[in-house]
Amino acid sequence: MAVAVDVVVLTLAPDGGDDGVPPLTPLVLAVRRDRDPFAGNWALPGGHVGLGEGLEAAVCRVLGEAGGQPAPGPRLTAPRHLEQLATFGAPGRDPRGRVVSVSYLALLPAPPPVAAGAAWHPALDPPALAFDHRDIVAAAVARLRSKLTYSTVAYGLLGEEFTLSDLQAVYEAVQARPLDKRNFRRKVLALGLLEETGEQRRGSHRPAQLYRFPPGLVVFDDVIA
Amino acid sequence: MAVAVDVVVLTLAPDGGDDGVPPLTPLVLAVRRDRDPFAGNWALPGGHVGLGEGLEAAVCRVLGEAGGQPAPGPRLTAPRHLEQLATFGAPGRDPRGRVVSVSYLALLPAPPPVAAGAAWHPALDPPALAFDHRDIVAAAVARLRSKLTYSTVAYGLLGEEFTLSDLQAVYEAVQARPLDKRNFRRKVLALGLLEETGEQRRGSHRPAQLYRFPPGLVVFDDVIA
DNA sequence: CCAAAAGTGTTGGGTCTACACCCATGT
DNA sequence: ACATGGGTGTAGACCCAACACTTTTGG
Repeated sequence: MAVAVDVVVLTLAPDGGDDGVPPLTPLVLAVRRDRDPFAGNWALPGGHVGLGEGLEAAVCRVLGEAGGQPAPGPRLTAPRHLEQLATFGAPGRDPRGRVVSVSYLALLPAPPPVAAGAAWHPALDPPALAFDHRDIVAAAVARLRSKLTYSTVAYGLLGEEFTLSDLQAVYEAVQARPLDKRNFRRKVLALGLLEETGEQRRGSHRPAQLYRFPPGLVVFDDVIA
Repeated sequence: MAVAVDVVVLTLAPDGGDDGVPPLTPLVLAVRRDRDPFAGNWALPGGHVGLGEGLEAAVCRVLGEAGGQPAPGPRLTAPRHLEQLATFGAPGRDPRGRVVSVSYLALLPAPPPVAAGAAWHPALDPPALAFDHRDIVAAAVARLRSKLTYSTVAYGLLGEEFTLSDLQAVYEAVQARPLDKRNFRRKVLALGLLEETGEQRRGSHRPAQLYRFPPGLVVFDDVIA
């Protein structure tokens, strides 16, 4: 029986959106299948797990295969957050034979370049996907949404340093609803999880205080093994 | 590569505790291993998944193997709640070779009789368990605790009909802390998820109104497939 | 009449939401 | 000067925790 991993890589469209998508749209990475079944269709990056290979090691390998030319910015192979989602193992989910797929959620602060045949798609309204991958994406988005409210996963969608407006934008993008600025700030600062860097970000407006999650801060993780 | 399922079956010790454990202690089912590795040790009920067998089907089969003589009351093979927990797949977690194990949480309203070699143990302070099964039990208890607060999983630990005191006792047992009766009642009734049966339970005290979860009510389920 | 569990309200403190204006900078 | 995003306080509604006594039944 084959064991595979499938990875839902989520990120947010950058401000300087060269693509057709508006800034801060949640994006999911998909690769074009070059083999049957579903040849020509989009699918989540994934692959079989090697005999001596750990599940997360397989995820990293798969991410490496989907990555593009090295570039400044976030690397696909080093997601800022990685967690196990669920395992899909219905007989018949892969027409070739029995494959049990362990799915993972990976978060990046911005979409890095990807390999030929891979592309970013709107995660909330993805194109048709092979196998049961549409369900897996839906599970990933649901998980991200719910974890935003009780954990620090947002960390995975931000760079090391960020302004409170950046953080709020992440929440608004994932939850797809506007939030009140004053209430948002009061609440997140009251949690006491953020640390001022002392630096400011400047632009053609009043400078903004930069914050970071203190080093060593761990997202509430479900069990991964 | 082998795929297995391991099941954390949780229930609560009955009032007429013939065992040494106090009533309403959370219990977990374990079976004694008769083969190496870990021969003689306690382990979670589990087993390999057949080639054409669905994951949940494998869980049911495993539960059947751990069940005892048919008796009135809950049947191990028909848990009131079943959900996927997480997948444990570190190379080396089974000394015999690579086994990826999909773990499940099953809930029962009371401990049914179990097969020879199987027994109920305190779930919050379990005995030594084979493989990484102690971690799996810990994950199950954590999941149950957190889901109690935002879902109707408690359903899985109750019979069809129950009093508000029964329900409160389940919460107190799982969370291991006392709750205020008036606040508890107000809150659960305000949710509007309970339905009066119209019947009452009688004892040597004032009769208590019986409630049920309306048929068709579904626990908020994570993805299972 | 006694024991046992069922049932029932109020109050104070904290938390959430809704809401509008001034500030610091770059151009 | 003006445009842009950064930053700030308050008032009402709501929610939560703490708290003790009366009721109904069986024995």
